[in-house]
Amino acid sequence: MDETDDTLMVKAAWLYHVGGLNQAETAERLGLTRARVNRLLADALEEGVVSITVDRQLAGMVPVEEALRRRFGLDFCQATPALELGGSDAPAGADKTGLSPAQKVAFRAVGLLGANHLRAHLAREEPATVGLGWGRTLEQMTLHMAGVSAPNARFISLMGSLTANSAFNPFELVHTLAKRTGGEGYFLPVPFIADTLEDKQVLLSQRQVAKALAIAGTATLCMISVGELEESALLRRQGMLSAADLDSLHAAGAVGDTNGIFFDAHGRPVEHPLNQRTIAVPFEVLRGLNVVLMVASPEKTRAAAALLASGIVNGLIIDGDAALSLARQP
Amino acid sequence: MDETDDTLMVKAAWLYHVGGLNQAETAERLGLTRARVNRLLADALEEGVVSITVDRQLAGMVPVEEALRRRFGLDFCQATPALELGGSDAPAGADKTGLSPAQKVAFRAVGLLGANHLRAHLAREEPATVGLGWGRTLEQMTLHMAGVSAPNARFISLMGSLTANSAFNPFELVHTLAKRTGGEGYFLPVPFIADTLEDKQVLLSQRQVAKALAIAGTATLCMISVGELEESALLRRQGMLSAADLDSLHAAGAVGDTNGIFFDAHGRPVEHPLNQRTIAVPFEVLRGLNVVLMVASPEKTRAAAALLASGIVNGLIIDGDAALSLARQP
DNA sequence: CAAGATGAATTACATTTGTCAAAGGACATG
DNA sequence: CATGTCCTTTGACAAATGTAATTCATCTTG
Repeated sequence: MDETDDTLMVKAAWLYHVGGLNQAETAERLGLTRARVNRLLADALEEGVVSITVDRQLAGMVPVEEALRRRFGLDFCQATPALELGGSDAPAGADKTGLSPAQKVAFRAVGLLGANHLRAHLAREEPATVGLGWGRTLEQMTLHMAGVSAPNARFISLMGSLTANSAFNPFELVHTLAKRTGGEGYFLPVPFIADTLEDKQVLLSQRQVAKALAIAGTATLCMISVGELEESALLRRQGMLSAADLDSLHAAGAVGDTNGIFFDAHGRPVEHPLNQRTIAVPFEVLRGLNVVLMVASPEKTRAAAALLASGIVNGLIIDGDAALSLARQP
Repeated sequence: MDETDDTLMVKAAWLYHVGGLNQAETAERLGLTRARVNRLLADALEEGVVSITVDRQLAGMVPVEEALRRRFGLDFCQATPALELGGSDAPAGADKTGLSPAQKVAFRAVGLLGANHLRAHLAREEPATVGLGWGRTLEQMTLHMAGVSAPNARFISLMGSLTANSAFNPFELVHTLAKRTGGEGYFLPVPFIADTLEDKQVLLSQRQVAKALAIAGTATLCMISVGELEESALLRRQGMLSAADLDSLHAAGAVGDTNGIFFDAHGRPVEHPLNQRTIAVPFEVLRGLNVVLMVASPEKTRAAAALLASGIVNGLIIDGDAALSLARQP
């Protein structure tokens, strides 16, 4: 029956999108209810049977992309179209997720480009092993990965787990991707920050953990994001960091984090107790891997610039406004 | 200003399709009227800035395509999803164009696949020289070629002109394609059927005609369609054939035509005065070229089968129902 | 066999979208 | 400077779409 369902979906999508019929006509043609056709069409879009592509070439971002690519020695740089919101007249209202409408669009857009990149990688590299960070950008990426089959792919978290069980924690992320693509998911079954250095040693010595870290070291692609280190940072919001932690990290020169590793303005991990207790794939390992950074909001420009300066990043997928802001920096 | 306009279009399309905003929100965000956004979005789709793709893999036509491909020794065969209309309950009403709604969809769908094929060819082959037949299917193809740039491509008609100046005559077709892609258009500036054999010789000896025919002989791709030989045939409707012509062609064993050349059930040109006076690139030349046949309606199964049997066709793009009907034939 | 659960059809409604006519500039042309 | 053309805005409306509530039929399960 799954076969029939898919076929029906394609037929409806075909009549509607290609044939130019409306939903009522499509329904009549297929002997279905209009409501059902409506649902079929929504599902078709959802599952990737129907896909909508916007030509990025015409968005005028190519020069900016090229500038960033050269400046940071990247293999590639993709920017979403800039919307030049000026920042003043845009509705700044933040809802319960703490995101303004503008930010929401940015997350979706960068997530989509990231998904396209990942999809292409999965198609090219067989079998692929993909290391993953965490965050809202990465989560958005998973939402656009429907309908992609990669049974031999392996997805592995590059860091330990958060306690808060939100939809974008490392566990959920890896799990979702594995499920959607039919691949295998691995994650580090340990907290993201150990309580003490001794605890960290114990946790790292676990067979499962060692195995996962070994796999992460062979990743054919790593997709990570970056966090800025402010009160509004997700880590702070999720309660992973206290206000005191934040202050002491600032004092140590930290400007941002990736995978829970805090780094300074030059992208070097800072000397700090938290950093030493963090359980994640270290920078030295990432440096040898194919790392793609996703940046979805202009607020993260400083942290992104710092991470890019570290030299561990090979590819950049970035929101258009953030790209402009980054390109304007000295 | 063209630059700005395109950019605006991309921004609107991006916010709407990727960002998930509705037209009102998009308009507000860009400081435009909703009506303008509506137009921008329509234009974006029209011009190919935004494109909608339906995954044909899931339509269940692969086995049929493969069967046809093998049977007729083709390089490739693409079928649109079959809609299995049974033929009874489908609204058979024909409007002023003489097309049922079902046929309209078929034309659009095959036109789209043809356009995709042509687009891919233009991108791959540089410079491309494309020979073209005529008809509603080919016309539909041109409608889907917006936003494709191929300044070095040459489009050439494989046959003389029809007198009736409809949108799908050879002249219009070549002209439209050349204009849309920025390429060059050539056509045979002579009637499609000469009045006498002597006239034909005179017409063929014209320098322009000889030049055009020479170019046609070097085509990197030919896209043609097929006509069945009935009262309802387009040639008959356009007044190019009289009822008497039709009868005598039938008597000579003709079952269909392509580019105005009438052929029998084995795809061999028939011995007939009309065939001798037709001005078109002959089968012997087509046989050496890369010929793709587009078939957009189940009514044309017999003629299509005959033409495919001739061996001059290398690739087939066909309506799903026609494909099924063709595959069922002995 | 009865009861519940599932999924689709039907209906109704709110929102979104497409389109048109009228009115208001901007701009080129005479 | 007047005039006409072209494009945009505005407001309004009709059509299409998304969605929820309800009913109905079918299938599962006890």
